[in-house]
Amino acid sequence: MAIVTAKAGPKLQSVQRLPAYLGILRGMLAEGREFVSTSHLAEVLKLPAIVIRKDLQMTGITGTPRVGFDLRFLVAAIEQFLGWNNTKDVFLVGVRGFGEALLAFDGFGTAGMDVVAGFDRQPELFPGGVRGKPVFPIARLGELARRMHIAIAILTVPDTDAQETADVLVTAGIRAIWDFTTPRLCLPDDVIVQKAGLISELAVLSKRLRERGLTATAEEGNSI
Amino acid sequence: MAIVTAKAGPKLQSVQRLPAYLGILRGMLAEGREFVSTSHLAEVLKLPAIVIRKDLQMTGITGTPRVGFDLRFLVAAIEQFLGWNNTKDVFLVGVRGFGEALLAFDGFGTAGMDVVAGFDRQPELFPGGVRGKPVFPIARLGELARRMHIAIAILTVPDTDAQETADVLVTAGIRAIWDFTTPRLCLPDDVIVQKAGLISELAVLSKRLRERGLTATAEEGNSI
DNA sequence: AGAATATCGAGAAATAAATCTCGAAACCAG
DNA sequence: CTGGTTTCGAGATTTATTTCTCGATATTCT
Repeated sequence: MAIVTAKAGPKLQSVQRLPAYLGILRGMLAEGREFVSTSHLAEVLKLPAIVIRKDLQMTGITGTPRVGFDLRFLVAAIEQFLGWNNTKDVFLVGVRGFGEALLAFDGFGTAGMDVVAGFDRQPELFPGGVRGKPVFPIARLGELARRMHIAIAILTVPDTDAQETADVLVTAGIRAIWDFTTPRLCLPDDVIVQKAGLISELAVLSKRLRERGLTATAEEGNSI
Repeated sequence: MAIVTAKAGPKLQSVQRLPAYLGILRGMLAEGREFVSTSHLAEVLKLPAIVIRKDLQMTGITGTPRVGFDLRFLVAAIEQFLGWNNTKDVFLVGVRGFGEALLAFDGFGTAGMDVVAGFDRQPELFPGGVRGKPVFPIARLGELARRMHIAIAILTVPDTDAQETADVLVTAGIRAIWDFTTPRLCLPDDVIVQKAGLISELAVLSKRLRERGLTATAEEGNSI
């Protein structure tokens, strides 16, 4: 049985580092700076310069020796590479718990993403919306997605509803899902599913803690 | 200049997959199942069986041919490997916005983590606490961390306060930080800093979208 | 009891990623 | 105008990770 393992594009880690570069570079641009060298970036980011240079090569931009990169071009190149140059409206499905957390998150703007509406099984529980965003019943998702030309959804429903809701999203025309549920979704190959790694990150953190012997278990007598 | 690149332990990806296994396995255990084979897990998880077998080898557990793994031992082995077998109390610093929502997130329990208190620059804004958790001034963090034997903190303050707050955490005795801010923190080597990768994941998602030509930009006339 | 089959475990091969090395190009100083 | 210095860019090397192959072992069926 040949299970396709969702080939993880080229240089996953490099792509993941780009947003950090972008943040710094945007700041420099705002300060009126015009050029930046990878060696300078390396100091600010505390990363080896060679890593940064290789990462930037990926975006196709080219610098000039002894001068560095033109900041404006560099920022534009990264933004275009990531597709963060034009804003994408997205839906968020499941507004309780972690979904609400994401509605409150204001960091999507820098990534060219705007959460425009929430959806829930019981929208009547949120008559005034959540965090300033309107909440609709999931039944209306297809209609609204078509009308608003929305192709991306953030999935934050309980694990038990994950597959069922994902199916609804796909029939509603959603082409990419940022999935915060734990089960692995079964969807057509042409739908992009990006698993959120919050719990995975916790696993790495826990493991590193254990490796250093910092068990730090909750002990007796630790009442506030 | 030799910048240490925070060596990412052995088999990062394997560690990241373990929580998914654990979720499934716990469910099977609850259903009364006693044994499970990697081939069966592979079907459920839609992953190649060889991947799962190698990942499990990491935990040190051993299965028996033709039978599979003893579910109870397997779950226990993964939990111990990740350090999720005993609950760790943690603090959350910065209770507005995303921090507030994380306080409401109930998914930490499965990872052996319990957020017991919040801290904020202006705790007086939250007299009754937030989401059932008390909120203290950051000045009291050291005292409480000592008394409650707490070594882990979740950092969800605004980016501008990130470094300063992190320094406070370290002097307060915190040894591990799950960092949701964007700047790169400068801390002693013996403090574990785990960057939350929300934005990095968005980068990967955006990149995959762009590769498939799904620009899906916000177009005119998409009012709700 | 003996053959067939499913499954594990360990080492080897293949693949991908990170890092190093060196030649070339641009600025600066004299 | 020439030599020194900084920085880029491309290929090569090293390292890490994933995937494959094969022998061993326990169950099941005849």
